[in-house]
Amino acid sequence: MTRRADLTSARLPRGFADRGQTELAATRAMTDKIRETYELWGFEALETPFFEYTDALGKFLPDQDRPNAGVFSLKDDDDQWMSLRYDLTAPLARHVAENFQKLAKPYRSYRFGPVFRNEKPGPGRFRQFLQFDADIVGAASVSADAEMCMMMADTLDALGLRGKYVIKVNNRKILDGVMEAIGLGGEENAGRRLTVLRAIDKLDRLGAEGVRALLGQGRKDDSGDFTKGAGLTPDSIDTVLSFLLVQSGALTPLQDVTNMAPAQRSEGDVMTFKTPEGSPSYFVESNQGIVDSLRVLFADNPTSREGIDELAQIAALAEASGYKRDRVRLDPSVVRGLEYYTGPVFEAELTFTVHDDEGRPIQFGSVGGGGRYDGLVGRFMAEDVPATGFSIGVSRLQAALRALKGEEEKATGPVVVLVLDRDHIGASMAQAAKLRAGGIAAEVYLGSSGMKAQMKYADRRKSPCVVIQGSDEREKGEVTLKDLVEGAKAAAAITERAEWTESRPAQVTVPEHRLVEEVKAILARRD
RNA sequence: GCCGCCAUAGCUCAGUUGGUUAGAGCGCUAGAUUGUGGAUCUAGAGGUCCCUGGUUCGAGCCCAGGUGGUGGUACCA
Repeated sequence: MTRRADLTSARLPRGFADRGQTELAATRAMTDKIRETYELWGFEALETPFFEYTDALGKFLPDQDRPNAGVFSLKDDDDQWMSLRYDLTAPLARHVAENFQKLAKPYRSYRFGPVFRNEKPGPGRFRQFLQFDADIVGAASVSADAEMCMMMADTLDALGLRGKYVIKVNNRKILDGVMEAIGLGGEENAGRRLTVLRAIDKLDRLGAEGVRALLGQGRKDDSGDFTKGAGLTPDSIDTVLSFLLVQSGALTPLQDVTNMAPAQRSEGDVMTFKTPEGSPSYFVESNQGIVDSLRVLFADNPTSREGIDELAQIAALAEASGYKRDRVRLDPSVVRGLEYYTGPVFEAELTFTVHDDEGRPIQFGSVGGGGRYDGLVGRFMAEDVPATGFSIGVSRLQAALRALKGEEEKATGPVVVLVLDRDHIGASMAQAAKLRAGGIAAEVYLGSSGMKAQMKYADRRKSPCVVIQGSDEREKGEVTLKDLVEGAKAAAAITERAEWTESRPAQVTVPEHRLVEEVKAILARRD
């Protein structure tokens, strides 16, 4: 024995988790359904390694001071930086560029696996987690984007979430145009545009007034921390907010907005556009209505107009295929992937609320998203390669499903063959072998404890049934089978010890040659 | 990264103004029960009171730093 002081502490690195039988089974059930859906849509499998050269991953170039900021990186023995992948899109771009000649384009592929992020873990947030992506590379048309949205909807339907999610769709070009219109165009304003996008991304959490503060001077949060704002003028803020609020119903009716020129507004006026109590808000209730109002508000700018047209096409294609607004919904407040998306962006949001152990509501929110990234493959090749795709956060979605459906029943364990007489363990092993030959999961008890402990063991293994053969049975060429599930039910009613020991509920003694079929009969009661 | 809160048995938690061998419930192991999961009763095992240093005659308790967790915030491909 190692001296106590010298023991190594058995501990998992922060932000990583072991996953047991129950969780793995749930993951498998989920990923089977996702894979099935993707394949129905004609996507083929691809696997790439966990490691890539750091420069291939894109954003995080090797930085001498902080090579591990955000990603896990290490130097190969030839001094090249390698990193653990932080998503599945960058490796796909690399694969496509590297094998461009061989692939049939448009290339429809999917991939599944763990990705790694070196950042602060939180509840439900790990440094290793699972993603399941699908992408179409080499199709520039918005019909590809529309397909991605519809397939995402199909996938969530297949997982039993129909009516409990919505795929929100937006187009980055509209916002780009809006920002051009308020004087944030051009390379020199890239930083401020990013600040605006970040502010917009917080609409859910902070509400319109929080976003207004972040678009203006800045905002002080509850912990006293100050976040510097984008420094927009009140007019510009109104313009941006009016864009975001198109979908929320806050801007109805349409005429009220269009009757007031932007120059007439003063700070705070956006909120005064709210619908008066009970007045109609017909146009936000449909995707077409959102397109219409976007056209009225923002079509002056050519970039915005292009984005609106694309958005309209996606909505029309989805609609024509039977995906109504309850599944695929236009929503100008979705930004996502601040840096690299170039056109349509989408986000799968769960719309239900569950409560945690302490009864507090949890909003799961986004469980996946994606969009068009026409620039990503182009980093590796002279020619531009259009691409669109999305990613499902499997770990997060699984947590949501668990919260929704409750803990999955632990899968049934094997039949346990008890060993009452260690000298005859060979007979026990032969019985287990027969069961396996009959297609029944079975194991021989290999510990050193007595019968009572063996029963307890079988119970914990969630064994459906135990095989008992002591000297009594052996002499008669018999085995006793105990149905543990029925037995537990019978036991619940018993309070007297004597009754407990004598009734021996839910067990039968049968000739040994009938072992397999009798066990099958017990198992059949489960199904 | 920044701000706050927390850390005692496998789990959930008590622990007095700083005072001798640190407790409970649940769980675990075993026995009562000659061959049966549950219930009941009995016994047992299980602790670096997160770590390091400081104050004190004396620290689970007070102080400082660290680590871990947690809540908010920032970042998020």
